[in-house]
Formats: sequence, structure tokens, C-alpha cells
Amino acid sequence: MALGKDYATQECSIARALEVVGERWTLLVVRDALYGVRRYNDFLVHLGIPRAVLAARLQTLTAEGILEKRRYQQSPPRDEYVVTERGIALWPTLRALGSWGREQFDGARLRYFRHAECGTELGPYGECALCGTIVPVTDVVMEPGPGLDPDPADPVSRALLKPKRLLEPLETDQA
Amino acid sequence: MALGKDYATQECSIARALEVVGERWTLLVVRDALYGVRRYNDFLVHLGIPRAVLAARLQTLTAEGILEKRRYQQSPPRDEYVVTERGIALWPTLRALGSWGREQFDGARLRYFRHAECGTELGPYGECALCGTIVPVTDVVMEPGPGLDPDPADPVSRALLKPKRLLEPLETDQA
DNA sequence: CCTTTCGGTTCAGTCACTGAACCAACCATG
DNA sequence: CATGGTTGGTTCAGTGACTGAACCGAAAGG
Repeated sequence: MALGKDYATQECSIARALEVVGERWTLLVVRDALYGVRRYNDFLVHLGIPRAVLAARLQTLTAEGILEKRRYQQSPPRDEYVVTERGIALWPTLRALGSWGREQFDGARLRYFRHAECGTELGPYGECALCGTIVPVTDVVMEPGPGLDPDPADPVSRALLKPKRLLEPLETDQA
Repeated sequence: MALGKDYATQECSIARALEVVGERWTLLVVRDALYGVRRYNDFLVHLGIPRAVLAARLQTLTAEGILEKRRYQQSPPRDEYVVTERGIALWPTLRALGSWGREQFDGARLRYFRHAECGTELGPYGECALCGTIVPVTDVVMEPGPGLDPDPADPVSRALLKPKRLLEPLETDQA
């Protein structure tokens, strides 16, 4: 967490985790990465994050092995940030946090997450009640709920309105 | 999150949740509250948090309905902070975060969490593999693992070495 | 009285985040 | 070849959050 490093004295894996992903914006960057966002500019417009902070977060997330920087075209040279296994492993945490936020505060259904195989909506821990299993991230389909703005300003939010699998790269029609 | 409030534009319950518990130290305070810590001074020595920050966190957590301030003796007047249902509902998030931190970084077993009924160790989502259910927080027993310092300096850490149920108030022998 | 405990508040200093400006590499266009 | 657009940054001044130490007040306890 960079501030004072005091979590180091905590002898606790929660504290250890927060050292890595506890800074402002970090978990939202990981969330977007799981949603399929990969490019600097897409993170930027979707999160509304200051450029300097985004650059810093992408760097530390890469250094911690949560994202991987990958060249996807040579000319002009362009890199994308792809979420790794270690990042994918944060899905249950994000899912639990989101469930808590919605249950305790919002109420509105913003997005549905379903088991791709059977269409069942996931439980709060990312499990499929029908199949009785924890659904792997690649088998989760995300689709918009009634609470979501149907005509958002930025192209990334617009692209996220289409039902899609988690991790599947986002296609932004730059219109 | 108090910084700029930009999460408000996120249309996302994860962002909503982070508005409330995303600030530095906040989740660790909630963790301690679930472990049974209730008193200002116990939070203080166990977390090593600046007094001003602790006071601020306790206030906002109380305002958000995650903790409840409660007078436990009249003379001298003393209050304790008890975790509410809303705070208890953060247990799956903390559990997931802790599992992630240990699996991805630490490795060392610091604490075991078991289903009180049957003694089975909880899975990463707080479920009991034997009973096949999500274990309610009141039925979780916490005990020290081999990775934990067996003779810590502060009395709170020492009190947390004894196996105990979650939520059960901590008894600090002020020795 | 005098001291200690508990639960804070105050304050100066530091560090992180913010927002705007700037920059460099590369491509497309005329 | 100049111009402008796109992408992915860096720099920098200003603000706000966190830190650590000091101080404070109420209420025992001796």
C-alpha cells in the first residue's frame, strides 16, 4: 500500500493482500481487466482515473504478476495488459465485494453474472446453485441489468453492454 | 473513499463498496472487529494505526452501519464498537481476500478457520466441505497456525492466540 | 492531591492522488 | 513533407489524506 508499509507488521494474509491491491483504483483496474478491458486508453476512459495513477497502477500490477504486458502489434508498437492467473484468482474477492455493496447499499441490479453452461445466475460467491459448483471465470457470462444506464457516454461502457464472457477481450467500436 | 468521490460515477457495486471500505486501514478494522476486538485501545495496539485515523475510521464505520457504538459501562463511561450484521456480511470478502493473499504470496499458515460443529477447515469461500454449506460466522472457530509468532508483544495478539469463535469478544489479560 | 487509564483532538510534516499540460513515436492524409 | 490524429505515456503544481507525536479531559485509584 506504499503508505508507510505498516501492514507488513500485521502477520495476516488479508493485510498482505491489501498491500498489493489495497491502493485506490487498484481493484477497479483488476475488475476492468476481468471484464475484458486490456488497453491503456480503455482503462482511462472507463475509470476516469488520472493518467499518472493509471500508469503507476498498471506498472505495479504488472510487477506483482496480476497483469501481463503484452505486445499485440509491432507497428506502431502497442502493448495490452492481460490479466494473469493470479489476477483471475481475485474474482471471488471482487464478486463478494460487489455482492456486499449491492445488498447493503444499492439494491439496483446493475449486471447479471450467469453460468454460461446453464444460464443460472451466480450466487454471491460465484457458485452456480443448479450445478452446485464454483463456476470458473471463463464460464461466466456478464450481461447488463435494469439498473445500468442504457446509453453511456464512453465507448468502453457501451461495449460492456453487450453480453460477453469474462476475460474475453473487449471490442470497442470507436464510433 | 473521500478522495475526489470519483467512484460515484462508476455504476458498479464494487465501486460502491470501495467507497465505504476502500480507504486505508478500514478493512483491517473490520477484520479485527470480526475477530472480537471491540475497544479503541485494542484496535490501536493491534493495528499500530495512528490514533487520528482510527478515530476517523471508527466514526465512518459507525455512520455506515458497519459498527455500532455501545456503552458497556457507566462509570467511567466507556464505549465499545461492535460489528453489525452489515459488517458481518463482509466476512466472505475478507475470507476471499485472505485466501488470495496466502495462496499467491505468503504460503505460511497463519490461522485456521474451522466449522465449529465438525472441526473441518473452511474452504476459500468460507464453506465447510464436509457439511456442504456456507458456515455462518458465529459457527466459525479461529485458531493459530504454525506461521504465527507464538509470543507477540502486544496483549491483543496474545489474546488472539487462544482458539475462539469469531465475534466472541476478546479478553485481554492486561498483564 | 497526584497519577494512571481511556478515548480521544490538534498539528506540523510527508506522501499520495488529482488534473492539466506536455511529449514522443508512429501512421494517415493532402 | 507538413499537418494532424492516435496511443501511451511523463511532468508538475496543488490538494488532500495519512503519520507520529504531543496534548487534553473525564474519571477512577491511591
